[in-house]
Amino acid sequence: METWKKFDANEVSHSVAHHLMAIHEAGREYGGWARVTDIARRLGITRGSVSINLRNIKARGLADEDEHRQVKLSAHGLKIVRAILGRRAAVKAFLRDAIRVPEEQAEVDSCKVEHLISPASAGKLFHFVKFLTSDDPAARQALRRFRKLEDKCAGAESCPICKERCLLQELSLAK
Amino acid sequence: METWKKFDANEVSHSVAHHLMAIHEAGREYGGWARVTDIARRLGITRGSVSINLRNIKARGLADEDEHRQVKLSAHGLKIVRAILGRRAAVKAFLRDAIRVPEEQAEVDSCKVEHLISPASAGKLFHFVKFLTSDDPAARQALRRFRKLEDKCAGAESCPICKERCLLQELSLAK
DNA sequence: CCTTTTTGTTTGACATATCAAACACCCGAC
DNA sequence: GTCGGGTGTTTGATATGTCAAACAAAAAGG
Repeated sequence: METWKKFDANEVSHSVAHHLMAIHEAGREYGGWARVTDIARRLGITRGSVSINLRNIKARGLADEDEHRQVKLSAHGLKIVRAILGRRAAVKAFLRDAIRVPEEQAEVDSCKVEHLISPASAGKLFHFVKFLTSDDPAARQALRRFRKLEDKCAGAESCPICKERCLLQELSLAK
Repeated sequence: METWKKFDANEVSHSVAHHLMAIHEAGREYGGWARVTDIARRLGITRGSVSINLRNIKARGLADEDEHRQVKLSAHGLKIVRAILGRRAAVKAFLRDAIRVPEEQAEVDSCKVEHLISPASAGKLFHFVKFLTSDDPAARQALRRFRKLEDKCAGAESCPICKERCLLQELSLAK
């Protein structure tokens, strides 16, 4: 009933998550310190926006600033970034390597979802992908079989997975 | 580089999506028509918020209103709702039935993600879950094996899936 | 019919996140 | 030194989505 409200109940918003990741990336190139300009350039937004957002981020203890206006992730901020990167990798690997969603789409989808999925789901997914793409005979066999069956699905007419009518197209808006 | 900005580039926002679904649900009980109060009650927000949001939703042609202030989904609105419900079902089924994420968590996660994942990913996922939970011998075998291996994972010490050190805990913030 | 309750809208406020543009500051070139 | 460009902040605007509270209108009850 109120499940839908949890959409915004995350430790960080999408925007904040990417600010943190931009600081992390910029920092790797410049000895752990990033400037407002670096973050803005990486995110493709204005310096003004970054300036305002950093106020919030610093106030929440996710990043610190030294006397020369250089920004650095706090321990907590770094932990968040690592968790998000891990979740994104798990989702992307599943989409791309297990169920063969095109690379580009896997990139976009995993980016949308990375900060939203729970550690529980991400963890299970992580293990599952690792297993499915390993050299375990059962995994290889199942994956091979899935690909073969899916290749045979010719839309609504006949689909060996859906048995009779394939309901796949209802998931899109393509009419 | 600008992938992260696509987070908001969806046909409908999370809020709008759930307004449409609330209209859909309320409508099923009252002959296809919903009132502001019904929607507000279902979403757990005030009538005022719903009133404002409906202005936007009606202007975008996702719902219509008759002379008695009764609200109904447009054909387009209904199509969006069906697509989202389908995607949610696919994600939830995968989380719950394939990789055994606890029911409640699967519910929350699928709700967060339902309007964000692409039709491409949802479609692949749909087929994959259907295959994996079918009575196909290869699928059953793989799933059984995965569960067995995962049961043996005792955290960081020894994990038959990760081979040496299990990196699973990095996905959480639990530390 | 008149009163009371329910219903829908409006208003003013807040929070997040973005922009453009104006400003202030610092640093380096000359 | 001083002047110009790069840098960071601030301001005013927009957009979405939420609230409480005041208000108006319609429905229900008597």
